[in-house]
Amino acid sequence: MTTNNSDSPGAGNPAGEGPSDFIRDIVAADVAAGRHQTIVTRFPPEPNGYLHIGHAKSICLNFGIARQFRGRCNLRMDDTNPTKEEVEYVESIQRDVHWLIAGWADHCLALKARGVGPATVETDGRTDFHQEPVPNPRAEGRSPTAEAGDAMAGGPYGESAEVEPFYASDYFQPLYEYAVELIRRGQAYVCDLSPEDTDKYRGAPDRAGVESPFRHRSVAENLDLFARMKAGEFPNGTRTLRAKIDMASPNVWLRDPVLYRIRHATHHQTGADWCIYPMYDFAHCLSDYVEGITHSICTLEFEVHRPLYDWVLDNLDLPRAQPRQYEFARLNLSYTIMSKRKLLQLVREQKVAGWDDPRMPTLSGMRRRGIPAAAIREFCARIGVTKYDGLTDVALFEHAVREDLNRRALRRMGVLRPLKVVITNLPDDHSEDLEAVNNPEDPAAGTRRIPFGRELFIDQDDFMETPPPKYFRLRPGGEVRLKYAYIIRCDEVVKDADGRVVELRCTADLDSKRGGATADRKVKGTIHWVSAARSFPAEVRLYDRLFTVPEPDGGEGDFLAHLNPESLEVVTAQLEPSLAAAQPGECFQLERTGYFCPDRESRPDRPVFNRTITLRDSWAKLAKKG
RNA sequence: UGCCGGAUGGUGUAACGGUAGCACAGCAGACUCUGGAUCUGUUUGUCUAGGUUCGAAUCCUAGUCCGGCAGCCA
Repeated sequence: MTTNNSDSPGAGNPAGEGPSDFIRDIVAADVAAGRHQTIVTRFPPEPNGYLHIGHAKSICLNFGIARQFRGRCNLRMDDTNPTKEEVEYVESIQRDVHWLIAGWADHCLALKARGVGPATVETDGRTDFHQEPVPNPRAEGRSPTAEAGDAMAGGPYGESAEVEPFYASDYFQPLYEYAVELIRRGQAYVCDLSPEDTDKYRGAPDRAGVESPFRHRSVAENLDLFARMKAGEFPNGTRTLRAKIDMASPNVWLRDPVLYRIRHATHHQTGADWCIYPMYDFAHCLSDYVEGITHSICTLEFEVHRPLYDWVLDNLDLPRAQPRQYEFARLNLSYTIMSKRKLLQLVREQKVAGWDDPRMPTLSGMRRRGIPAAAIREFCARIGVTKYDGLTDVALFEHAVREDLNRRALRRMGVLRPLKVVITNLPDDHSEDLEAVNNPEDPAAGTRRIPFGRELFIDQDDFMETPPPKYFRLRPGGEVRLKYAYIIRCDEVVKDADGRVVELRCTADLDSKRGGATADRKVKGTIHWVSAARSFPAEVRLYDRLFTVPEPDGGEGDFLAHLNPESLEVVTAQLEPSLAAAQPGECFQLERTGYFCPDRESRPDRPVFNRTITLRDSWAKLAKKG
C-alpha cells in the first residue's frame, strides 16, 4: 500500500477519493483478490418520480466506486411496473444524473446502444444473455475531462442519439426464458390464487405459511399455463408465476415469492409487447447478471431480499460470475422528506410549483435553486456510507453549499427591501463609478465598476430608528461605511403619513473613499447599497425550508401539516447593473445577504432571481437571543 | 412474539486489540470596507452488565433500545 500524502480532506484511501467505507473496503478486497477484471456498479432508479438528494447519495456511491476502481457504472431504468412509470421520469433522471456527475465521474457512466437489446451468446457451451455498454468516449485515460456545467446536453456521450440508458425492460425476453427454465427445473409454478388468498397463504412473520394448492402442478402444465399467461389469455390478477422455495421459511420473502404478474398495460418502452411483467426480485438480480454487474449496491430495506436475490441466480445455470448485493443506509435529512410518494403528492396537490420547485429536495429543484452539483457531491462524501439508519442534520448540507458557493460565487450588490437614501452634500447630477472586488476568495476573478450617485437604496434592515445594543448599522445621527464608497452620517429621517420611514437624508465624508484622506477612519458597520438611478428592479424569490419540523414524515399525523407557510417570499429588489447580464447556471453572492441565481423563468425584461441560501448571520442569532 | 440489521458527543462519521480523532452545529475570542470568509480556543461521546486480555469502542456472553421485513411496488 502506498503512502498518501494528499492534503485533500479525507484522503483516506489510496486513490485519494475521500474516506473509505465498508462497501469500498469490500470492493478493494475483491480487487486485491483478483476476483474481477473490471468493477461494474449500477444506478437503477425506477422511472416513477424525480431523483432527489437521497438518490444523490446512491449515485455518488456507485459512480464514486466506479471512478475509484477504474470501472464503470451502468445507468439503468428499473422499469418493470408499467402502471407507475412514465417517459417524463426517464428523461428527468438522465438529465439529473448527467448534471450530478459532470466533470467528476462522467467518464465512468455506461450507456448502451440505442435500441439494441441483450445479445444471446454461448458461454461454456451454455446459452447466455449479455448486455454490453457502448464505450464511453471520455473513458480513455479514465479521468474526468469536463468541467461541471457542460453537462446539460447529454453528458459524456454528447448529443449522440446513438446511446441510451440500460432498461430492465430490454431483458423481458431473456427474463421470460429464465422463468421457463425455472419451471423446467421444477423451481417455479403457475399459481391461481387471488391476491387476497396469496396473502393469507403466506402466513405471518411468526407463523408459517401454507402451500398453495397449485404448488405441485406438473412441469408440462406450468409451461402451458405460463405460455398462455404471456399470450394474454388471462385477466389481471388471476394467475402468477411463483418460485417454489419454502412456505415455512422464517424469511417471508422466501415463501414462494411471486415472480411474474399479469398486467394488461402499455409499457412506456415495450408498448403492448407484454402483458406479464417480472417482479423486482426476479428482474433485478438477473438484470445485474446480464449487464455483468459485480457489486449491486442498494439500500437497507432490501437486506431481507438478498437470500432471494441469491436464490434466483443460484437456481439457474448461469455461466458467468454472479453479482453480489450489498446494502447501505439511505439518506434521511432533517426538515425534508424523501418519499417519492409524498413528493409526488406535493406536486399533484400543488403545494409546490412542480418537481423542480426550488424548495424541493429533488436534484432538479436544487439545480434550479442554484445549488452546485459539486456541493452535493461533497456533502455525500462527508456523510459517508454505513448501515446505521440515522437522521442527518440539514446543517451539514447547508454548510457544503455555502462552502462551495463562497469559493466560486462572484460578489454583487443588491438591495432586497429598498430604503431610499439621499446624500445631501452631493450635487443632483453626481455620478461616479467605484471599483469593487468580484471575489475576495479569488483574486483572479478581478474587479468591476459600480455606479454611485446622490440617491441610493440601502436595505431596510440596515437602518433602525431605535436600535438595540451592538447594532452596528445606520441610526439617526450615526455613521456607517457604504461598501466600496463613503462613510455617511444619517442627519434626518423622513416618514410618511403612517409613520413609516421612507427616506434617509445623509451627508457623506467625501474624503473617506478608498485612497482618500479619511479612508482609514474606523466605523462600526459597513453596509451594501445600489444607485437609485442606475440599478434595476428584479423579482427575487426568497426560499426557506419547506417544513417546520425536523422529521416531517416521522411519527403519525399528516406531513402536510408541517409545511412551512413562509417557505417562499417574493420581493422586488434593486440590483446593480452588471446583474442584468446574469446567465442561467451562474451564481452570485449579494454581499451581506446570500447566494442567488437567475431562475429559469428569468427574462431580460422581467428578471427573476432565486435565493439559493442565506449567508451565515451571526447578527440574527445575536438579535434573537435579545 | 419470527427473521434480518444497527447502536461512538446535539448531528454525521473515524479508530480494524494499543493515546477515542475529524467535520457540522454550539460556545468564547482574534481579524475584517461582507456581523460573510478566515484564524484561535473550547463544551459534549464508545447502549448496559458480565467475561477474555498486560490492554477492549473493537473479541465473547447475556440483556436493553432502535430500524427493516408479511405488495401481484421498487
